[in-house]
Formats: sequence, C-alpha cells, structure tokens
Amino acid sequence: MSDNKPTEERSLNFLEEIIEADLRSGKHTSIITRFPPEPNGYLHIGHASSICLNFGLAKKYHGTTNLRFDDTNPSTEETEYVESIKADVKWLGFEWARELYASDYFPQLYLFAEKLIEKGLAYVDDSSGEEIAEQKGTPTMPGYRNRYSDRSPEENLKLFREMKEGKYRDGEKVLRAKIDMASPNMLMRDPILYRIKHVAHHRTGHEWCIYPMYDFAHGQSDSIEKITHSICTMEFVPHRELYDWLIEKLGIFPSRQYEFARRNLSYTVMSKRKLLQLVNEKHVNGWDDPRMPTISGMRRRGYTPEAIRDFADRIGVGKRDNMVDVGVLEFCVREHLNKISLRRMVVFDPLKITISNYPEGKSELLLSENNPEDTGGGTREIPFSGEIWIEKEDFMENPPKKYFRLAPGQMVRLKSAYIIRCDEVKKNAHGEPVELVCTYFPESKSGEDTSGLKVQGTLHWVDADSAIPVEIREYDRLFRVEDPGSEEGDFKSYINPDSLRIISGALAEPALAAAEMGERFQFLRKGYFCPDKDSAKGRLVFNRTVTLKDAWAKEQKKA
RNA sequence: UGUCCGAUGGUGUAAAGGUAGCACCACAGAUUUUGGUUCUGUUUGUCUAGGUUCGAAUCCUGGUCGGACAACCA
Repeated sequence: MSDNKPTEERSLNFLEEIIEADLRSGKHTSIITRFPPEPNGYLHIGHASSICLNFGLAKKYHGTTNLRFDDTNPSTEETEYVESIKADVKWLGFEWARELYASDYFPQLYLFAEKLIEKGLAYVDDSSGEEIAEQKGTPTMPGYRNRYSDRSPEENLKLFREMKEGKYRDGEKVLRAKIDMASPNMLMRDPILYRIKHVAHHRTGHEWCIYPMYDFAHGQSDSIEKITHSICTMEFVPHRELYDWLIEKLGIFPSRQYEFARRNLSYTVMSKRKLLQLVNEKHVNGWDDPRMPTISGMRRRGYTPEAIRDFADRIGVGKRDNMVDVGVLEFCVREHLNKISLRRMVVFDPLKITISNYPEGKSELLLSENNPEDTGGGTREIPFSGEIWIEKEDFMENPPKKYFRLAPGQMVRLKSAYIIRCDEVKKNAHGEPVELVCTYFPESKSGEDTSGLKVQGTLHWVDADSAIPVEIREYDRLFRVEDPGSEEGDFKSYINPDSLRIISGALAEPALAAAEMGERFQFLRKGYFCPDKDSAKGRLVFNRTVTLKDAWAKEQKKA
C-alpha cells in the first residue's frame, strides 16, 4: 500500500495522556490499576465502565489490575456480594492479577495509625458524633479543635490500643488525624480515621472492633499494592488532598489518584439506594431482572460482554457531567448480536393462513440460512405445509400506502418459502379477520424462483403443524423520563408501567426447541432474544434483548 | 455569601496556539427474500464579555450556568 500513514492511532483520553507521560518520563516503568468495589451490592453499568477503564488501561499499557474489595465497613458487607462481583467482572471478560481485600491490611493499617499518633498527627477524640459535626464548622465557616486534641502521643497511643482491645463501646471514641480545622476542604478538618464497631466482619469475624474509614484505607491499600494510577469518580476530588497528605506523612509508596466523571445512562437509575428500592418494593423481580441496569440484569437480558465493552469504549471518559443516551448501548448490543445470532422465525400474535392450492396432506422441508451475516453459519430446515401462521399485524384489510405486507389481492413472499396471494378473508362475529385463504406460486420457491413475480414484502411465518408454543418477555425502558433521579418527587412515580409485556401464545419454528441458555437469536423482523432461566422443559421462555430498528414503525408514527 | 471541579452539534468524545473531527441520533438516497444489515450523502456545535496573539475551542481576567463538599458510608 502506498498509504504509509501510521495505523490510525486513536486520540488519547486524559488518563491515557497522563499514563503515557508517566511512562515517558520514567516516573513509572509499568502501571498497576485497581478496581475497588465495596461488597455491599450488585455491580451496575456504571461499574462496568469503571471496570473497562481500569482493566482496559492496564491492558493497553501492559500493566496489571487488582480486584480489591474495599471492605472496611462490616455492617454493610457480605460474602454473597463478593461472589457476585467476581462473577460479573469475569463475565465482562477481565482477569485480575490479584484478588485482594482492604481487610487484609487491617494489621498494617493499624500500624500506620500508631505511626501517625507517634508523630503527633493523630489523636483520640471522645466527642459524640454531633459534637464532632458541630465543631467541624461549615463550608463557609471554619471549625475549631476541642480539648481532646491536646492529648499527648503517649496518651493517644494508650487510648487507641484500648480502643482496639475492645475497652470502649461503639461511638465512644474515634481516632482523628490532626490536620487543619480551618481548611477550606472539609475533609481536612481533622478527619476520622478509625471508629469502633463491635460488628462481625465478613472475613475477619470478631478479630477487630475498630475499623478504618475509607480515607484511611483506600490510599494506603493503593500504596501497599503499589498502584500507580488510582482512578475514581469525581466525587472523590476533595479526598485527594487527604489521600496525598496521608501518603506523605506515612512516607509510603506515592500512589496517585485521578478522577473521571461517572457515566450516567438515560432512562434508568444507578444509585444503590434506588436500585435497592426497586428490588425491595418489587417494581422489578430481583437484582437480575432484565430491566435492571445491573450487570447481572443485562446478562440475563442477553447483552453480551463484547457489546458492553464496546459501549464503554465508545462513550469514552471525561470530567464533565454527562447523560449518555441508552440508545448508544442498544446500538452496541444490536451491532454485536447482528453478527452472532442465529436467525429463527417466531410468530407472536398468530393469524392462520390456509393455502388453498397446496396439496392436501403434503408438507416439505425448506432451507434457510442461520445468519446472512455469517457465510459459514450454515442452514437449517423449516417445515412448510398448507396451513401456516403469520403475524396478525402483517395483514390489513384496508392497507395504507406503502404497506408492503398482506392485504386482499396483495402478494408477499414468505421468507425462505413461496410467494403467496391473499384471496379471501374469513372473519369472526366482530368482523375481525381470523383466517386468510391464499394461493401460493409453486415456481416461486425460494432459491429457485422462476415465477418472475416481484413482491415488496417478505414475512416471517411458522408451519402450523410443527410450531412449538413459547413465552416471550418483551422489555422496555424502566422509566418514562430521561433522568428519573432529577425529576420532582419520588423517582418511582416515573416508572414505565409497560416495561414488561408477556406474550404467552407465541409460536416458534421447531428448530427453536433445541435452544439452550447462552444462545442468542434474532427472531426475524422482531428483535434479538435469548432463553431465560425460567424456561422449563416444553415451555421455553425468551427474553427480548433489544428490538430491531423499525423504519416502518417510525414512518407510521410520523404519519 | 466559601472552596474545589467542569462547560465543544440533540447525545458522548477529539483537536497539546494553525482546516472544529469521529461515533450515536435525525434526515435523504442506493442495496436487500428481515421495512433488519450494508453503502452513500445531508443538517446541526466551541456558554458569555473582554484581553494576549499574525492567528484562540485551546492561554489570561471577569461573568453566567452545572456539579461536588459540612456521614463514626464508600
């Protein structure tokens, strides 16, 4: 090729720029990142972005990523969450270099605290929570110290050891850093480092009754692991000053914190609190409800890890507030599913067709491609006979202009089969069509069409004799508004009442009987679907992952 | 009335003082045995007022708007 431009290097995001600069300057020879969830809930799409970011950055620069559980608050954390988080990260396709726990560092952290006390940089405070808050001032008013702040290092050391030994009750004392009660940064106003909690920890049990706060655990853990780039969300910007202060005073490995703006997704909520409400109040059927923005929900819905990674990649990373359109996610899902899913035909709302000129009692097997996007995808056999089902909405007695489907006297092709013409409409007492009598053109058989007939529409269908009944679950966005969290009143009042539609009487081509969990299908002209775990033998349940684009529906809406 | 962070089409993200680009969305056309896919094209943007400069999205100053910060949560 004459074009010798270097293979189009994509422009770097701000984190990549920082890392490349650090690598170039020799500040680091390799990088280590970490994904640090607290095991107190399920991971959602926001975490997925963070996972892709941290693991993706390390991968790009040939570094490693640790999975570290930030388990410093035993009252909220459980092993169950640890397991689900690990499963989610793995499912997304990432491998961590080390599986670590902040709780592994409790002994080391305790020593760090004693060191600070010895240096006169921390003290034990007997004040109540209210008193501490009171003395802290406000963002516009400086705080002030109390009498406990003057205790000697010796006394503090003694008191802190007693705290550790369980001599005091919850809330009776805390360890505080001695920094600056007048700092414009509230977090620097003698922040609490340790608190007493006589609570069992999911890993250390009753070994400890004092637990470090986030600020005294996170940076130190980063440092112990020699994390080079500790990437977190913007709300931690004010913590950075404290993060750096502690590393400096402790004289430990200088991990550095960098912040990015969390990605918000339209038409959903992401806060743990709100998600929990949806589950507890049964607006959804559990954390893995396919409408949930959780990783387990998306997995059950049929989203692929590839699509989610692609999504994270496309939306990139920045520092400003944002609201990413869920349409981008759906685009990524469609794009991947289009390439990999097996085509099948399923009629959701059946209308019977009798082909009057098809030999009585005859049936034949037709061939159809499994995936037109994949030439090696092979074919499958579909039975065809004189009695078939089509979609009710694919027939109109008085069709509008440009209606390419079936209507009296109008012809359509049945996908991978024949061209038919509608001759007669049989109706029930309400005047609704219940059966169409059609003729077919034998010489129009798919693949060997010599009929010379031209039709505009192609319909999906199933053979009446061999069709199997299936249940379909169609999901729509969970909320009616873009940003439920910022609307007036209770966010739950914006829930979309039609976010789940169950179709129990759908009929599927027989090949679908062999569908297995994990397989992805495109039901022709309907959307992408996957088997749900609720499927039972003889009663398959399919989740709609995402619809197909529908130019006709769009046109209808305009009209 | 404090400190910190931010502001580029409808959305997300690039352009490190020198052609405002890419993707999604939207729209139009072509192809199509899925009104799918694919292909081609089009519309739309630098918050504001000054300043520095031959030249500013980029640097400086003021303003405006949005967000974060006063948990013994992370």
